[in-house]
Amino acid sequence: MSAVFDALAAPRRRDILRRVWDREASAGEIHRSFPDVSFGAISQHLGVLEAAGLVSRRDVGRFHYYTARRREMGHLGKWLEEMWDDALATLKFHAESEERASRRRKGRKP
Amino acid sequence: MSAVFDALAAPRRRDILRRVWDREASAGEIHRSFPDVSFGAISQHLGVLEAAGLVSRRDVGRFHYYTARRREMGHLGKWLEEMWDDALATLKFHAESEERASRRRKGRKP
DNA sequence: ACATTATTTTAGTGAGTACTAAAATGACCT
DNA sequence: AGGTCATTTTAGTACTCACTAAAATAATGT
Repeated sequence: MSAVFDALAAPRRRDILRRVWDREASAGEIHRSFPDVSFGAISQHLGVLEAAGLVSRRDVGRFHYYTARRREMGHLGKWLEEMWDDALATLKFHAESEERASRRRKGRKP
Repeated sequence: MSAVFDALAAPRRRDILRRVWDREASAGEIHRSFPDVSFGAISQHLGVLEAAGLVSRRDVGRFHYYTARRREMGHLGKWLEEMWDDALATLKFHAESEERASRRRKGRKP
């Protein structure tokens, strides 16, 4: 019940959840997306996410493919998407205003 | 940004948030709802919730009234309500089935 | 059977945090 | 000013948990 909150509490797990949001990926592929953390840690995080019901697993041979269970998340999923979109928009805004500032710097007369 | 997740990570803070979900309450009143925890802890939790933007504060004299900022929570608010309703439904179900079991126990012949 | 690849599990460590008790702040009253 | 009431803040402690490194499990290939 509160396993979902616990699962979402760790930033790294939210990053992983986002990584498998619209395409499934094997544990190894996911690990390659986070080169700064060990494979073991990724596997543990995936276990927590799965136990919380936030991702599902599909085994093919020795590969374990994970994907977000968006359907069953309902409002939670919407909220996460909202946050991620907002974060992107914020980044975009900062990048653009930085670009504008850069153009101003280049364009000014000395 | 992830302050919201951090705030929601602690079960006690979720309980407090729920306590001020549809009626505001002073820090003292809230504390009285959780007799097993110190006043200081409650105050700290309220600070975290407020910093995360999940509750707002209205000061009247020496009283600080807190209330959930449901409007600005959007999907997050919906999800929380969903969870709480589900939890209630589950409790209700268990209570009822326990009552049924109790009736069965009373009704059986020895 | 053995080696290789993909993943999980275990044991141990360091950092973050929920908590308590006590001190500090702030508002009201006489 | 001094005194109480409501709340916040501080200092210290115990516990949880994200992480690493290494060992264990599992599936495939030779």
